[in-house]
Amino acid sequence: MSPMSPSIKDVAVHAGVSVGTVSNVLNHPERVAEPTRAAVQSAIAALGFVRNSSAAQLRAGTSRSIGLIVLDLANPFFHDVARGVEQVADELGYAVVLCNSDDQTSRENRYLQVLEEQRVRGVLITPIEVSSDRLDALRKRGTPTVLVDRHDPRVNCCSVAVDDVVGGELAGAHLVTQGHERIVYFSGPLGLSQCADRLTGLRRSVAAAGLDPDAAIEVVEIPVMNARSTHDVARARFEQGEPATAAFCANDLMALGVLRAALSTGRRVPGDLAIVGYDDIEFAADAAVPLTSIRQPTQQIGRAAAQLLVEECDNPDTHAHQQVMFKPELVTRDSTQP
Amino acid sequence: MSPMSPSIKDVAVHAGVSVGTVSNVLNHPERVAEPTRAAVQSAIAALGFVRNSSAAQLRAGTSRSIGLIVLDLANPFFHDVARGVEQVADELGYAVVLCNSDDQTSRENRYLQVLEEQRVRGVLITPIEVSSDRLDALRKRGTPTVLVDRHDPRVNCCSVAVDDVVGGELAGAHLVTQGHERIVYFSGPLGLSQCADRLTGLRRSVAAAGLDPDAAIEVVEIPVMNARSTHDVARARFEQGEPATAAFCANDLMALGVLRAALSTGRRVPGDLAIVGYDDIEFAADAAVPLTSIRQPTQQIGRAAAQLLVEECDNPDTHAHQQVMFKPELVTRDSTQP
DNA sequence: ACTCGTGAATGAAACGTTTCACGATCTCCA
DNA sequence: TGGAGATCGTGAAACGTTTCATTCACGAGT
Repeated sequence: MSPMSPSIKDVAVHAGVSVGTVSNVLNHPERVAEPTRAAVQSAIAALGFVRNSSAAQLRAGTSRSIGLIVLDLANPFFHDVARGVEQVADELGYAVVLCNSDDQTSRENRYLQVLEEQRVRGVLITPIEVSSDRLDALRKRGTPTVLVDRHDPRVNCCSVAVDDVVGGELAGAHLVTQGHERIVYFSGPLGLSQCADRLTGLRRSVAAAGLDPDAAIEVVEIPVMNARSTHDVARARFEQGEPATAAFCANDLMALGVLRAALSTGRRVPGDLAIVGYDDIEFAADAAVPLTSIRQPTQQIGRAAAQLLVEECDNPDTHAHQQVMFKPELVTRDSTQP
Repeated sequence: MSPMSPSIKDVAVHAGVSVGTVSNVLNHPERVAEPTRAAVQSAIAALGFVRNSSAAQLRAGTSRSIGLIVLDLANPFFHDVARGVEQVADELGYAVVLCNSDDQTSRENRYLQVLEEQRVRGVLITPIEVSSDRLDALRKRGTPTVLVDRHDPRVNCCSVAVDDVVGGELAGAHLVTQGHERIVYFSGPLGLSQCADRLTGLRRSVAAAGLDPDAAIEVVEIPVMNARSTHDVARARFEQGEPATAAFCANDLMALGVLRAALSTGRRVPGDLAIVGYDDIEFAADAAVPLTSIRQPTQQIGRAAAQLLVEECDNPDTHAHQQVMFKPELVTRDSTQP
């Protein structure tokens, strides 16, 4: 049924040349004379030859592909990051292997294993835990690694992130300015520096306004940062009566969950509850109440990360690790209109 | 810097066994005696050995991975399909290579090329054009192919889709029941059988209600099926004055675009314009006006497609192509409340 | 004591490329 | 006429596995 696909050798016989020549046509066309090249090309077409990349890579010893492991492809934020990565990789002649860890360590580990076995040149990752033995091991084996939307406290690799303290401050200052004195922060796991940093920023701006952060801010930690989980937690709170007049959410999916919970428990937004999200995904503008959000330069994060990685792959010796940090930006919409 | 990673041979030397034994430890542990196995394992750990999958695959001649090419990862619909595919592939021991063609033929072709070079066992694809030379060539070379969310009129491969005529009918019947007599259909390219079929269903239900489809339905064809393009087209129409009282959209992203355009030109939804979307993505329920939509069993589509593909991969000789067709379902929300 | 069987490990061949040192052939000019 | 370059092509080695026929060791059965 599937007749073993033709090899370079079959092409060589068919074209009446040696295998080396066929290989040259494939990889260094300028080294072979026009008529020969044409003969080989037509043999390739006639036989329907397709290069076996396993063999090529085995012999060459190195591939031109990089791995990208994101936390949650369902979140448009990561989708945009991936797009940025692909753009740059494309320009620089690298292929991207896209992996979705879905916030599960087992999946993350499996993908890391696969990428190592494939001998990718480097890995871009938004890891579940910043410092993992597996990542260290990977780096030790000489595979360049760049953290995406994360930061390594022990600066031993490149990273690209956004200043989350500033993000938290922007959100907090905005809410405080509107007179809110009780703010609930729907956070992801506080073990994530992102979530912790946003809280730091939030507290800072609250304090700057002369309020006591401990009294003004309540933190609700939600393990899975998606709409459904957040909706469920928020709804339970709202049914008991919510003391806060404003909610700050660690991402827009969570904000959508909070919004749905608020509306379905009869609250008006922003009248009864103002909401600020994070990421400014495309859907934020189309939500039931268009969401105020903290915008991150999403595609740029991906682009910068890919550039750093490729730089390190191409100059492993002279490379010095860098920590790129972008600034977030406040986008106001109805969900916080006074 | 990157010290050539250790091979199976290094492990063999370190453990004092032959390479064949190391390979057996890796692939058929039951064939090797306990003490030897332990020795090899510790050598592997000591050296940080990672199998080179290129070499393995080259020798073995076949991989256990399948390719999945989707049209638009930014659309949650495809994301859910991918999730279904991954679930099944996982269960059956296959790895999935996820590719996003982004509706560009050049990208689709590039990915097909890569997948062929990697000698994947099979390909799941939502192609840009159902009948393409490339796909035919792929199949001719013996690579099983399954169409996802598409249908092959010349039944020469498996496919999984949803009955789009019924979907169109559901939408049309719902709108007609509510008294609408002028419906604008924001369609994707009518070359897509999906878009054409939905129109067929829409016309059928309108006709069934005693109206003249040609008079009642206006078709607006939009080349790129996303929110932004649709918004722009819809807005231009609305600013001229929209004769229709109801809009049916070929997917929810488009519906969100129409919704935004309607609201921003001062229309009330559903008062001035009722809207029906398609796919029932998660965001549809959270939209400015929660969207009535046609739900498709998204994950199931992915699951079914993966099952068909694996079945064909495992039994290429006895396999008979199948066309699986699911039924869609109407979900009513505020955007069409009378 | 001899063979037989069994379980365990070996070692070489093969997979399809790329690479590279080496020929072969031609061109040009002293 | 001869030799130096160019220009093209060749063929074998090597990449790191898996596979499989073979060897080895050892105890059981006669």
